[in-house]
Amino acid sequence: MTTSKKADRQPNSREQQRLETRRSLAEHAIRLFSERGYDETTVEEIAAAAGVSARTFFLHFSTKAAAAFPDHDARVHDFVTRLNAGAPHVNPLSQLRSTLDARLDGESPSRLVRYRLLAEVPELRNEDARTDRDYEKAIAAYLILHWGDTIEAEVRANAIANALIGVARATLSAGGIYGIDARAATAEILWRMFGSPFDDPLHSV
Amino acid sequence: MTTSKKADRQPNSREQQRLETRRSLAEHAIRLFSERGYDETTVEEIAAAAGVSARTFFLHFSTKAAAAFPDHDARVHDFVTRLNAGAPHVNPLSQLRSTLDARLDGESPSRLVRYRLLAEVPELRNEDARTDRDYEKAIAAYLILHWGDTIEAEVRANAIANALIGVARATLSAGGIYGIDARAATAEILWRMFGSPFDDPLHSV
DNA sequence: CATGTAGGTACAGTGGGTGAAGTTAATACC
DNA sequence: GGTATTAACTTCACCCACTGTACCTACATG
Repeated sequence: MTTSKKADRQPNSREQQRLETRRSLAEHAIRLFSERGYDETTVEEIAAAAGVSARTFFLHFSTKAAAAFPDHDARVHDFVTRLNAGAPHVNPLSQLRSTLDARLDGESPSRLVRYRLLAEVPELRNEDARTDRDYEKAIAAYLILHWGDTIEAEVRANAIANALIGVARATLSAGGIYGIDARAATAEILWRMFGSPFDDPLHSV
Repeated sequence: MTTSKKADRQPNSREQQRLETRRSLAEHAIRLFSERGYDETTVEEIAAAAGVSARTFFLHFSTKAAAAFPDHDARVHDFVTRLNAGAPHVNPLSQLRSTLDARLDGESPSRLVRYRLLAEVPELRNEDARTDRDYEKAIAAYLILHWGDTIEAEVRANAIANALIGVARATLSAGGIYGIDARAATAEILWRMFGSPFDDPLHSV
């Protein structure tokens, strides 16, 4: 077992080997979570399926739940990048809207399977609230950057960020369960909430 | 240690003794979390401080984090009761609004300390997303009850519930950190979002 | 080819959480 | 009042997520 997966000796760089191990761990983790349930799957089993030791699992993912979202960090980073790539003087909420729309448009069917898993396994939903909170922090930071770092702006930015992510989570989850178009549902619900009254939130109080 | 806290033999009913143990566990848990931090406090220490065994802790709270919110279940139940106590034909969103307003009005300063702890200890925030999800479920169920059990209503109800709780969480957390009036901030942000466009959400699409 | 180092392993430990069997004392019932 | 029941708690043994540490080994690179 120790050398089985290293037998396919290619001119792979070490980094590629590492990525392959990580990919394999995530793949088997998601498969096992789906097949037998989250609680019924141990990290030991995931690691064994991927042909590595249990300790190695935690060199790639900080928690058992994190293996279900292997590209989370990259996606958050990508989201932040797009958020800040807007034209300099565009309304921050408009920029936020178009970035979120683009993100929801790009959701592949294969990812919807992930959201279905998320919706159906409460352990995963509970344990990986961290996932959402990263987006909330990113959105709040973006808004504060544009609105100024006052207490009032901070409260408002956090409130909006939490509400946005809450709606997105609910509709993506529904997308996973019912196969409905998450983008359309989210867009409709979301932007009716965050319409005109919030275009200039700090001066219309 | 085994009989120390049973020495004060009163004509207490067993139930009162049980409640006293629970209260003591929660009190020491919150104190220890505040004093030395969440991760630096073990369940064993909490139990020892309350004069009971570690196993007993889990007869009262299902997780370590749950001890920080000892009255959570009662509060959710109370919330649901008030929600459904409205006049029969009142607009569900109006009822929701007044119930939430009342809840936020009733937040005592001592509870704000709790929210401060919540805001400052990410482990607690992450680990007890369950707290929020109970409210989300309650609100969504209430809206579905009034709107009908269609997929569309369900998606919409969940989205609104998540957004509401997101805003409430953000502002309560700000209330804990900055001591600002959570009710005022939440009310202002929240009800501008959920204003007129949502008064008749199922027929104005 | 020598050497540093990245990726992995083995091992031992901590701590949250559970199941099961036993103890004690309050209570219910006669 | 005496006996049976049972609720609250304890002890013990266990599982599993997660961590620290020391070690190994093969790739990389000068």
